[in-house]
Amino acid sequence: MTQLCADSLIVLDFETTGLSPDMGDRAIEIGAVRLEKGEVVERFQALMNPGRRISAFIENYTGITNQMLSKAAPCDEVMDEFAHFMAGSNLVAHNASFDKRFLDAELRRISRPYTGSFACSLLLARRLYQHAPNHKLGSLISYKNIPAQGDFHRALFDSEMTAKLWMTMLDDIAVQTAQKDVPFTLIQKLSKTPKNAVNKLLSAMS
DNA sequence: TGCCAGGCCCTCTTTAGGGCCTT
Repeated sequence: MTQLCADSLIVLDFETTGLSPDMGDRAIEIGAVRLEKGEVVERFQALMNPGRRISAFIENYTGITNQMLSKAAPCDEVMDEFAHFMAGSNLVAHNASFDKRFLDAELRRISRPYTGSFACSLLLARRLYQHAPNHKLGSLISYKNIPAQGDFHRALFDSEMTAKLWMTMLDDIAVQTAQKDVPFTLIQKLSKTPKNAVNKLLSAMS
């Protein structure tokens, strides 16, 4: 098992043709940032051509058009490049189970395994911010008053916003536990802790 | 032709059902 490291990780986001790679859906854009000690030190963004037209719903939802994708490199080429970018890193995404399914599916197509572990900002936010109106990415950004200028539902912007939310949550945990550095193992444990036991766990850490 | 997801989590639960979140 890879040891998650709070000092360096990749925050990523996919835009896709739909919800399920098992039903034939493909990635159409990937955005990612590399975080080191709380700072974005590297970015990755690429459209990718899934080899077929996308629906009007996805065009409207993402702002990514069939014309844009017609000029993009094929998925295999982009994902090979991204595999190099993320090699050996641990990963964070908002609703990670969704992005993990697409990452697994796209990397499987090009026979590129990865070794990092996934963490989920949605699961953590549900525990830390139980009074938020909801736990959609955009709502949490507003709830925490995080500055945001750009287009949600584009991969790089969403990954940047997820990274800011992630660091905000780490700061909040650090304050509650009086720890300067929050171990990733604690974040994993928090993400699996029943909501009504979260405060007790944080108090025990302080 | 029409339909198709999946993991997490709560509750009117666990031999289940439904809402939330992602595109």
